Order: sequence, then structure tokens, then C-alpha cells
Amino acid sequence: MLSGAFGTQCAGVQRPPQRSFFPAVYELVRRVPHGRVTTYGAVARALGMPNAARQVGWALAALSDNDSLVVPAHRIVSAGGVLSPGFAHGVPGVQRDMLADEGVCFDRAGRVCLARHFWEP
DNA sequence: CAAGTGACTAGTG
DNA sequence: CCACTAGCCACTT
Repeated sequence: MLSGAFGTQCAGVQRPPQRSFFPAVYELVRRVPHGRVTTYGAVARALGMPNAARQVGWALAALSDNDSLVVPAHRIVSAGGVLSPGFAHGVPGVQRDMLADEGVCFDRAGRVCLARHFWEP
């Protein structure tokens, strides 16, 4: 199950539970279909906060490795289709691989083809 | 309760 | 296309 940001009993984690829209972000992101992507802004909008895109990113940043198995954070990109700089603990290329694995195409600049794969929550 | 922070976005030069 | 700015808002300290 989700640890960290969900405030579960992740053995010894002394982080207090975050019962706000963080879980809401995860719930929504979890529904992003395989092979599709969406943006921070779109998620924020779907949650009723059109201007909270940064918080969405922050929520995903709070995910632990274990959480990543449940929340497809790799399917979240910035508005222009640019991949997140800090995905997977700052290891570059990982997110791109995972998306490519799902059949997502990229343009020459390495940006996701939103026109083909964007998913509106 | 105030200040700091950031996986964002849209606008400008 | 790149660099910088100003809004934005939940969460931490």
C-alpha cells in the first residue's frame, strides 16, 4: 500500500499522515490508463484547483519507491509534454523508458506526444 | 501564526 | 529556443 505521503504504518516512519488532497492526487493519477499521459495542470483542474499544479508535482515527489508501484507517476508530465526532472530520485531517462514501454511516442525534442496520448481526467 | 519551498504554468524579451 | 518573472497553493518548520 501507499506509505509516506499516505501516512500509513510504514514501520518506523515518523512522518505524520497527510490527509489532504495528496491522497486525492494519488487516487486520480492511479486512474490514468496504460499508454496515456496527463499533465500536472490537468490533475489540479480535476481536483478543483486549477492553479495547484505545483502541489500535484509535490504530491508525486512525496511518493516512495513502494508507492510508485501503485501510482503511475511516470504518466504525469508538464504542460508542454516535458518529462519531470526529478522523477525516480533524479535518475534521468527512467520515466522516458517506462512511457516508451507503454507505446507512448515522443517528438524530436524528447517531449511526449500529447496530441496522441493526452488523457483528460 | 509567518516565512520558506517547489516533479507547475503562462507571459515576456 | 533559451532565460527570467510573476502568480499560484498545500505543506513544512
